[in-house]
Amino acid sequence: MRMENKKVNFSEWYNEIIDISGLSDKRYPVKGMNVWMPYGLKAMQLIDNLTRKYVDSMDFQEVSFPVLITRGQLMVEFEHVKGFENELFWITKGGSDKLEEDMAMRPTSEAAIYPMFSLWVRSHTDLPLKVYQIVNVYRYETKHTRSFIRIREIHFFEAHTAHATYEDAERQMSEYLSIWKKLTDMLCLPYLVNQRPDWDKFPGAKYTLAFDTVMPSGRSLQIGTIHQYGTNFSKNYNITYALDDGSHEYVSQTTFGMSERLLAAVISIHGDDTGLIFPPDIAPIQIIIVPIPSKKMDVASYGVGILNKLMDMGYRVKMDNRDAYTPGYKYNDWEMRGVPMRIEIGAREVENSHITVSLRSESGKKTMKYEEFFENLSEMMNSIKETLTQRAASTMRDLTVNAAKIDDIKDLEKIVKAIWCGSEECSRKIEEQTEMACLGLNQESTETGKCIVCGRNGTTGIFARTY
RNA sequence: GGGACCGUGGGGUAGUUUGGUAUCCUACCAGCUUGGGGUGUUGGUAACUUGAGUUCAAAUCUCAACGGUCCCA
Repeated sequence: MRMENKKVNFSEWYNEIIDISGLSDKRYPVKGMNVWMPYGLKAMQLIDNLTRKYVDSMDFQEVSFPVLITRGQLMVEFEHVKGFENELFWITKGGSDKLEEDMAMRPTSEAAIYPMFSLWVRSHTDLPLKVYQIVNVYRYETKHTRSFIRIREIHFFEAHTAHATYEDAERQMSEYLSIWKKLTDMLCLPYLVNQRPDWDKFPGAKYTLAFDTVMPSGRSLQIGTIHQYGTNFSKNYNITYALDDGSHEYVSQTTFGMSERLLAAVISIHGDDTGLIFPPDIAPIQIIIVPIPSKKMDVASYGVGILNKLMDMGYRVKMDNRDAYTPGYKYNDWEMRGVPMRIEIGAREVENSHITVSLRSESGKKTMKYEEFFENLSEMMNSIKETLTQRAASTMRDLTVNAAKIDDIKDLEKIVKAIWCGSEECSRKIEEQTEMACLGLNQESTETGKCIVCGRNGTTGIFARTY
């Protein structure tokens, strides 16, 4: 099969690779609701499991809340409701009877979780309360949907915390940053941390930090967000704890959200003209063994020996025994599906106790002794990770420019760093003239200077066309 | 929020202008063959998005719905 060129036509490449590699089937007849195919679901679950591992180690507990939210529950926090009112799916009937109170499919779970938080939190000993869930949320998107990027049924990770003090909630924000770093290290993804401008923060939040990455098209993709709520929600949902003197204090709250956009970023950023490239830690199949049939040697049992040994070591490994395909076809097939390591074994390997290895992250193959392969295995896996991380970082650098004036960035398909005073007025001017959106103030730069629009003092703002 | 284009076997397509017979590639199934970078061969299965309208007759013309793709705010 022929791949579309990734750099020349990213959109077509993206649609095609998701289809032919068997990640997701978008032919399901509801707009924006796609079928997770086994290979794609496995990759997503591996990402979820990494997430679970990291949040569990920080004393989070997994919960699962109902999908429906009553109108009453939802209407409690004004800003929050307003932010989502145009993208809610409503349940209005049970059987043929109209419901007494309409119920919404959760677009996110604040309104589901916080009435329960209000019951659960009694005293400071209940705090901090740290829970998360990995569930589907629903948003009635009217714009054009895109696999894993803009969909109506979202595979969502959401963490929710409640703290006795604002300072403790701020410490939670730092903890999120360290969890985020661990996770993206595994996915080999580069990102920027940007504080969203006030007019674009999460509805109801005090402030929002977003993790933005860059797609090959030069457009940015938000792949995670953490929010400081302060007491905005606890005041409305009445989440309080008792002090020594019998009075009550509102809790401070935070959240952390991610979705299958992480998978979208992995697909897009690491993939090449041959197909997908999965980082080893989330590859549904980490090692594929391709036997080359021989009449002289017993290739099969040599292969099974290697297969079993690798499985015992804990690798996700598979031997491709499909009879109808030639080895050459299989090489191309598994490369397209992004398997990070391939082993070829034929008569030559069996005869000399060799193994021929090829890494998806680089071209060519190497033949080595059986023992040598197992000695070097984990190092080779690490080198794949290393290569992907460096390549992705370098691509992001290429797709980022520093701009000194607006004229420099018109019609540019890149992420723009520019000194910005922080005002909505100036960001509007940039947005109008460049078709870019303001992603906010970059948290990693310390540079200061004069705003490229008005000349007042400013710091580094990020602007980009977004997905 | 506004606009454009598209919908034919599982995937990609020809046919639509000028209404009447649905083309090819790929995939799939059953053989045989082959096997160190997308084997060859024989046979087979399989399609006009849905609804309404015009007509003797609709994949083709009209309208709507649903779905997809792109562009602009």
